[in-house]
Amino acid sequence: MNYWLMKSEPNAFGIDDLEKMPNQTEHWDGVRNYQARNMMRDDMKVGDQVFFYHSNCDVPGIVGLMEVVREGYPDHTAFDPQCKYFDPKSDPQNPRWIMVDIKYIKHTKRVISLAELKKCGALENMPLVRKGNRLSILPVTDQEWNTILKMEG
DNA sequence: GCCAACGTTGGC
DNA sequence: GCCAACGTTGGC
Repeated sequence: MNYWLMKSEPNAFGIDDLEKMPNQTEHWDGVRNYQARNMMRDDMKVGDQVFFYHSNCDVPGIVGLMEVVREGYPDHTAFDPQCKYFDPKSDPQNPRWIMVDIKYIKHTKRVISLAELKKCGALENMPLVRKGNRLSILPVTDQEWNTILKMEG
């Protein structure tokens, strides 16, 4: 089983929104970055565990746990001209963008803030804590996963 | 709101 | 294929 971290802006779609979805499940649409797409297409498997990370907000950090419940399939929002994620270059016969379905597991007991993650020596190799990182989906190692769960307290 | 870092685009 | 210009991300 693999571990991941996925970012979302709570203003747009936060963990509280995911919790309220039918079956507490939602498709993770709108990813328009090739590296992130490739991970969803090739590497994310049903049962993989995922940290939900709030970005671009008062206290950026990890706010909960989720799991992959459906593996990569075409992101239909790329075909809809009314949608802000519309991409005219994505051909329905040969979709350019991919999404997975994600299910809510729980909130962490508290927000594990980016500031705190940065202070943890065991996490210094995580791309997340590196300056300028913009990838919205990141692989997490077993050690990093366990370290972060321990930080939750 | 600022701005550094990064990815993408497109001219050549 | 290079690289400047541009747009976006996201912390602060």
